[in-house]
Amino acid sequence: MPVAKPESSDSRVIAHVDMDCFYVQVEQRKQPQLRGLPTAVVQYNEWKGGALIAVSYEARKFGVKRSMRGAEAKEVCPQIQLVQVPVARGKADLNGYRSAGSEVVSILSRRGRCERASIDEVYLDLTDAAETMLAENPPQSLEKIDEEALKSHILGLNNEDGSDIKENVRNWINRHSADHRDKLLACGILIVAELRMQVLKETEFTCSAGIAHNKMLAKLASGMNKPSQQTVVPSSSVNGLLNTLPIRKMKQLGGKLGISLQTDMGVNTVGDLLQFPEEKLQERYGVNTGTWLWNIARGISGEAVEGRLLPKSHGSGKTFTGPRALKTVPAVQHWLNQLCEELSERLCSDLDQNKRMAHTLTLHARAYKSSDSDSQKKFPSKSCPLRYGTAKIQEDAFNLFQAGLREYIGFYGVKTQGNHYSGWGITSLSVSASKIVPIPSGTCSIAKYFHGQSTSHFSSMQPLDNVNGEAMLLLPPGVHSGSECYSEVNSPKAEVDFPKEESWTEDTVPELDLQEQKDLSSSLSKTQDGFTQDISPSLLSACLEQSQNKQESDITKDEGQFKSEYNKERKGKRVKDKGTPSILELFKSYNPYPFGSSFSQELKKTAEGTDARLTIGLESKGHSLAEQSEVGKEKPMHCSSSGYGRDEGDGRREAWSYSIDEIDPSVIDELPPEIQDEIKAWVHPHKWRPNNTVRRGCKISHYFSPTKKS
DNA sequence: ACGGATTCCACT
DNA sequence: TAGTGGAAT
Repeated sequence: MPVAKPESSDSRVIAHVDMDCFYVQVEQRKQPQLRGLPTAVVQYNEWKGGALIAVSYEARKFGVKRSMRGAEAKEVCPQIQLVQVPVARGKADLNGYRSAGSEVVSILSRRGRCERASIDEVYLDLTDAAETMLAENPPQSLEKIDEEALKSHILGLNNEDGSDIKENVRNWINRHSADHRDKLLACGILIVAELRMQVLKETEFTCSAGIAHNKMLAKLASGMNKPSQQTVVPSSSVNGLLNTLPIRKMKQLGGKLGISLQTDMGVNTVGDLLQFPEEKLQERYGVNTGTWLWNIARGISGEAVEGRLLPKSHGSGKTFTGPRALKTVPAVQHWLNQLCEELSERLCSDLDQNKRMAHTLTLHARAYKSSDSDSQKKFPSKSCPLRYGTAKIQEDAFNLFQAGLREYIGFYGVKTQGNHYSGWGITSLSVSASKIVPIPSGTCSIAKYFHGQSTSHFSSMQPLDNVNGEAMLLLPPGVHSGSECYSEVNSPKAEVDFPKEESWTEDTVPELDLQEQKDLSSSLSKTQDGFTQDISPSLLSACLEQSQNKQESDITKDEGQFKSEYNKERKGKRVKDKGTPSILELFKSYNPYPFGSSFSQELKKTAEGTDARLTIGLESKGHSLAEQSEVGKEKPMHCSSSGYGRDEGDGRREAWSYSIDEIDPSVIDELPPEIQDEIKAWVHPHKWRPNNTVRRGCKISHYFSPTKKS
């Protein structure tokens, strides 16, 4: 549900950039002879010519629409060029579009904070760039203004007949009488025009953009003049724009909420909302949504542009419509294997290119039950800790499926051991990987990473007898062997029967020293289902070695991808740990350290400088922390949300930053002073939060106050 | 018999 | 937490 983010006198410069019929452009770049022709991208050609998922503007002129079948498109536009989405493993393969999207993001992120909103859309916060330009190089001082900027559409700028539109635009941009906010937008126009030209030059893709004082308005504007144009919303034109705007056109109101607004409240345009007092809206839709509605009616939206260039999850799915529904367990297993293969491959690339690992595997399915009354019943989604390696993902996903299936058919159906039709059919399957966090580098993050993510590392950190035996077993195939990350295939195909519960619980738990078990078993890794995360440090090292070999030269480049990545804090939660193993021990155990140049140097420096103090006893530290935590619940969370932070604003480089509220204060206190300072500097001083969310402000200052932990 | 395939978010 | 539901492209 939408959530209000209050703002007051919002003088940000926000742009929303939207690629024009992106998939079509990607295909046209591959096949330049298609340029300028009516073209559509279609998937699954077998049935009625497949479904259209992207339509070029030339084709739209003929009335070709998305959600048409290929055959229909041919009827209204016989010349239309239909290009199929690439297929891999029997399913649509969108990787080409994903990487094309990344090309664009890497260009658009040059001038300010950039948020990848979807595969073909980004938001930019250009406030700083605009302020700088205004101070150093204001539009008025420019003798020449980009042709592209002059083609901008400025809402509310009346073009009298006979007047030269571009001249009007030029005048608006150069206007001396403009207030500060309009001048900022004028700078935004120039910056965005330049960015769009760079995108075109470097990728051959055109895009459209909206420029305004907040995300909502920028998004609205980007869609107003397409393709390959940009639209500006000066604040003086906001009311006029929203007054007559159909309510359903607003982002978030295209669904049930919008319908309810229309039918229950008689609200047909955003302007209609103005007559309702905030309390009334809250009454009807709850405080958050109510306030949000009240705000958007006035063009107010305080949502920040998150600095996030990479997706937060990866998924691979497929639907099996009608007669193609999957009716046997082996059929499901086959497709799950395909989906998991793709997912694993993408996780591997992500690890490789972005140094991130996912921590949760989720299976979604849709099913029907012909027999029973409650054929409406939803197939439950299930998740578990994600283990790297294709075979492991396949195995886990299959187990998740069977767990879901048992619930879905509700016992008794268990008789039909697998291959027989038992009245159910799977109409869609998907696997996804989420909770993707950067692989930590630097001091406490390492320790925290291991501590939070793995039980097995404790055993492998112990006397050597454990290391070889266990850690090797835990290595996903294809990882420790270096480069064959992608070659991993096939899970055992035999097990079609419902597995006995135990098969994926107890026996996957690595053995722990008794003392360690006592210390940790309650708090680490073991989930309700008895799943165990078995990423060991050796696994981590192996993965990194492998990726480093491949990507060594790319490390610095890749770091750029991480500006501000994962600076988003986890709401109101704070990590509680039971203790932090010595970083030095980790160092000793994993040598040579597999990180790339800058990391390891930083790390070594830190380690040397803090020799004694870094040896933090598990017990004592655990205690002091336990006492400290306000909430009694001893449930350490996974260490999540750390990231490279080359902060756009201050130009800091190659630093890993934790989300503020996840930094374990006692660990920070153990660090050398200069590191402490750096971490404190990572605290982003001001960030607007929704009025409903309890903020961390006081907590943080508490954490960083001079309280002594030891 | 759902336009798919994704991704993200908020709520519980 | 894990799981559900809604929304958007």
